[in-house]
Amino acid sequence: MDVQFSLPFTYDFDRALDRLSGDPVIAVNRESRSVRIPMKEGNVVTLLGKGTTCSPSFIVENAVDERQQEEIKSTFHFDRPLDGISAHFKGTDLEQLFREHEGTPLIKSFSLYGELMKSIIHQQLNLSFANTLLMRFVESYGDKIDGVWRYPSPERIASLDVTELRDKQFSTRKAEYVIGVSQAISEGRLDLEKFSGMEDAEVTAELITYRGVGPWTAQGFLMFGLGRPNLFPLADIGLQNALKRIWGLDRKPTKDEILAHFPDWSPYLSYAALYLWRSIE
DNA sequence: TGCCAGGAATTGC
DNA sequence: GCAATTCATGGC
Repeated sequence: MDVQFSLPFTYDFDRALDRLSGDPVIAVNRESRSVRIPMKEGNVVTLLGKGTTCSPSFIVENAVDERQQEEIKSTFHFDRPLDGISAHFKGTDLEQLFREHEGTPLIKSFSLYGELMKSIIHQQLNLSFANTLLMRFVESYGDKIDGVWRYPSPERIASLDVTELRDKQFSTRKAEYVIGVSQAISEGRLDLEKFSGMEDAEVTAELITYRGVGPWTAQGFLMFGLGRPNLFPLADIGLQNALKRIWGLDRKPTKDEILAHFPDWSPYLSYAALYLWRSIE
């Protein structure tokens, strides 16, 4: 079933696609302004952008039911306006940043497990190499259905030996992290789905008990996996560099210098982080 | 070539 | 408890 709808607020779909294009796993087509989304139920939904930033409209193709359509709307931030968030930053030091990236949504990843694996794989690696490793991970153990890659099952990764991932240029530690977390999920000790009903702090507290998952990874999971609006990974080198540039410093800002701005930016820290990342990409 | 990268675990005091 | 160190590998 296909459905067409429009949004009553500013939404820049081209910028959304821009960011999605940075993820090698996601099937973005810039020419047709579309993205193909592998759904948990096995089908692939196509989302097409039709309108303009000021008058955005979309077509959702091939959703199996209304619930899937609603999930797409939630995933792509169609269910809540961006204007109020942008307005919140008027008068702050990030006002100009929010003007430059007006209408850029915080899009949730299509798979909670995939987001966690991606986050671990990206730890402490330059984006270029991290994306190479990520794509190698997906192409080796995931499935390509209707031309769209989907992340492997936790069970598949849980069964791997460290040496297999080492052969694909994972470090020993990174291989241990990825396999260990996958084992926890496949054995039922770790349930990612239940986190959607929990507070940020509770989710973080539980996630960081797993080896290889620290604060940065937990915060990324909350932000991009669950779409939570108020996280800012202090440990992130990219954010530190972005703030260094915006604030005109000759060094990276300290943790306390960043923390001092949290009262101004809350409760939308995630959007500040997202736009700061965009500013250096 | 050496430092760095959208960190985390481990060690040392 | 907190900081310094180690881990690993490609990118630039």
